Amino acid sequence: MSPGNLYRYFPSKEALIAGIAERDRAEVAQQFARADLSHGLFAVLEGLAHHYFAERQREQVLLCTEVMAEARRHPDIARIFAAFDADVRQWLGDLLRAAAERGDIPGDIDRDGVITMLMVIADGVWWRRALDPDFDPEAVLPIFMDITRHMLCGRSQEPAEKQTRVFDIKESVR
Amino acid sequence: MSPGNLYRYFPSKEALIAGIAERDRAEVAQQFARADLSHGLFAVLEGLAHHYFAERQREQVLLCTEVMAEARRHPDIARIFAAFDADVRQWLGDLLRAAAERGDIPGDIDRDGVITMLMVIADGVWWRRALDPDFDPEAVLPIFMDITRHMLCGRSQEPAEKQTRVFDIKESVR
DNA sequence: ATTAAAAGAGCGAACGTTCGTTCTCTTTAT
DNA sequence: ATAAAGAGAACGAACGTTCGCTCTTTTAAT
Repeated sequence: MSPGNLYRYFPSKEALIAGIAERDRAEVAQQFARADLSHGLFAVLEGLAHHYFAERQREQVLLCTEVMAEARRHPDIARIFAAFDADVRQWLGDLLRAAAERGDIPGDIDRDGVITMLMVIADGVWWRRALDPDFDPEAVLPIFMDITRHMLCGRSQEPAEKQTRVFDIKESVR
Repeated sequence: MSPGNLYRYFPSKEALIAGIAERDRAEVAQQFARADLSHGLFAVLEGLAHHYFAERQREQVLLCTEVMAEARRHPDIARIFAAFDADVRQWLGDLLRAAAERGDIPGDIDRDGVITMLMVIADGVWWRRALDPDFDPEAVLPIFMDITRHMLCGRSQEPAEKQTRVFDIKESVR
């Protein structure tokens, strides 16, 4: 497809990117909608992680990073991105709530915090895939799942904040 | 400083970016060199995390993402970035090895895996800071430290890979 | 100490290239 | 034969880069 010919389908580059984002959003939405908790929350999370870390083609990852980079410059694209983000956050929230009802995870965890961290890790993996062709996403998957399990039902959740802060942070590095 | 005037100091935009990367690398190198393990590994890690997640100005984060985005296009810049990355990996490796000798963490953990995950998370946090002005890096710090502690001396390291893979991954999502 | 000359630093206009976009012409399918 | 789809040349804006000018600071000479 020649660059010029794209404009038969999209009025502008921005609209094209919006289209890509919209298509991706629909796909992700479907994937969340299809999520089947009958094998447990972690089966679902592992499936999602495997899909986005490993199955997605590098080409798609590059495309996504392109969009992210573009979002830095054009507020309109940033808005699309933010909306996508909010949706994923919502869907993850629903998923965790459903899993809590099933008893897969405790109901009193810091859901927002965990979701933020999951999304941070997802972003990080995508950028690493984009920048380092040798990066092996499969290799981090076990660690990712271990971390996820720990965040969601490990028992060292609450003490984390009060732990070993007996010194000034600056002290140890600066 | 006018755009044109920059060329009195750098022969090209690429060289300018290389300069920024080099300056940053030197700074990070110093910070690792200054690391004082006498308060324990986690004090050092928390200090580093706090510095890069929260103290660094947003402007710097934007600059860095700019470089990352540029690296996607120009192989020369990508090389600089990769070298930087390899250095950080090296320094983190040294740090963890030293900490293991002190007995802060076990010596038999998957150091490379943990380091990769730490860097993935750092990337993710930076991108989130860049794209979402409302993102609060301080909020994820406790979770980050909890995860880090878990990865480095939590005892659920090895079973992670063999755990609950009693079904086909696809099954639960597709 | 005062002034003249020189060097350095900064700005903004000008140039060439790249990139987003349009337009025209060709190809393909029905 | 007609209409949809694609390629690629052509235009304009934006960006990387260069250049000339001004202003400040330093150096040298009287």
